[in-house]
Amino acid sequence: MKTQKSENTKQLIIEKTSTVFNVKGYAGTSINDVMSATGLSKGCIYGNFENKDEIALSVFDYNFGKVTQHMKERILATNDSIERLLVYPHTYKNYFRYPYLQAGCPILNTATEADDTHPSLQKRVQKALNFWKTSIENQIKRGIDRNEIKADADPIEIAVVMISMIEGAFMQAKVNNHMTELNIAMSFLEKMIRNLKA
Amino acid sequence: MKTQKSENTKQLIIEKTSTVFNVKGYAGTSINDVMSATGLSKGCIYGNFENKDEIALSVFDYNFGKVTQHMKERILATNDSIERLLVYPHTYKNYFRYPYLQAGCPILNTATEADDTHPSLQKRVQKALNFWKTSIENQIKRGIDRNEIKADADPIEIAVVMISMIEGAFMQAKVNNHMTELNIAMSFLEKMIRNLKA
DNA sequence: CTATAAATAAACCGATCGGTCTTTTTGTAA
DNA sequence: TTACAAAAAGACCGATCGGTTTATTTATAG
Repeated sequence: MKTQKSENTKQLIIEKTSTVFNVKGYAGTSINDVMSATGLSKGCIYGNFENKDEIALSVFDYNFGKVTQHMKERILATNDSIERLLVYPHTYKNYFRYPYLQAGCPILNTATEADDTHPSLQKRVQKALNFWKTSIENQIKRGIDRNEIKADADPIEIAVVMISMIEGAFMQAKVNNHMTELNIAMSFLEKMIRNLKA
Repeated sequence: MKTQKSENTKQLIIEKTSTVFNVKGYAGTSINDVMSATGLSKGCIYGNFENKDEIALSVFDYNFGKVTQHMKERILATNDSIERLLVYPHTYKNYFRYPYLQAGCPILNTATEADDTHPSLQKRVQKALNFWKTSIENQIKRGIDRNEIKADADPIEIAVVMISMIEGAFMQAKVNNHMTELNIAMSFLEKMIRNLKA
């Protein structure tokens, strides 16, 4: 007679530890950290998750989902393709407003830690990155079809450049504890995007 | 009667562990890892370094120094300002050729790990990043003075965009284990740089 | 209210963590 | 060759690691 309680607890563990994992990283977050973040005992945590890996994986999905959801909402609120693309620099320019971005971009944080050491986490990041890239590409293709974006725009190139600029600039913002470089890079990206107008 | 031997050992520890720290990260590298990478005993390691922190700091300096030295050599081998700027995308396009970049860019790797958890390491990364940014700015200013670069080029903006693109694209290359995105981003950067020509 | 199983708590485990201390080896000046 | 100090080795330390096991609490079906 499985109750719903376990599922609630699982979700609580994910939500309460989502920040910790993003701040301390996978290797840097201990089960003790999970215990104190949730207020739960070790027995309870291992009753709801197989091991630390499973928590980390779930937390990554949760953090990435939060960002994705936010972008989706903002993008759907606009109609013009150029405006849609501008959602990305706008959001990252104000990243400190969004709690799930304050500790850093989950993709960037997880990518640099997992790339050589944690295969399952690495696969998640690959998928997330690919999802992001594809959705930018599709937005550009859609813009071309609707004659809102120049026909000769290269969707793949633009997607790659956007993601690179965002992640690279975000890294600088985090490590310097100021927004100067992020703002410069995002303003540049905005100019670039506006230049795509048909 | 302090001999030179200790200084040699210190250097040996730094060199032999430089890759390990870059791959596993600061938190992920243990003293045991240092022991097996060097073949030295724990007593020897702690005889040459105060603690793990001091090793990590030295290793970061070493890794960053390697990259800097490489860039310096390449840059001095060219004369035209545009060619000088192109050294960066050229190098990162072929990063797999350089052992000290194979495990990832030391700045990127260290930045994402240290930003919230390791203040002394964070300061090193800040300094390194600032050094890099300033030297790009200076190259651009020099190019403007020599009429090789458009007078209206914005040194700060270009430096920030270059660094962002490189680091963001590098992250993707590492996590995907392929060069596709890095090549696209670096080709775009090359176009951008050539566009600066006076 | 009672029986039962799920959910949580907490004691416990071996392994490993960073770091210290003592012993042994090595290099060198006299 | 001897004396001595520097360097390296390795046993050892308490704390913490991820994870298991057992005991207790809680919720629910009958």
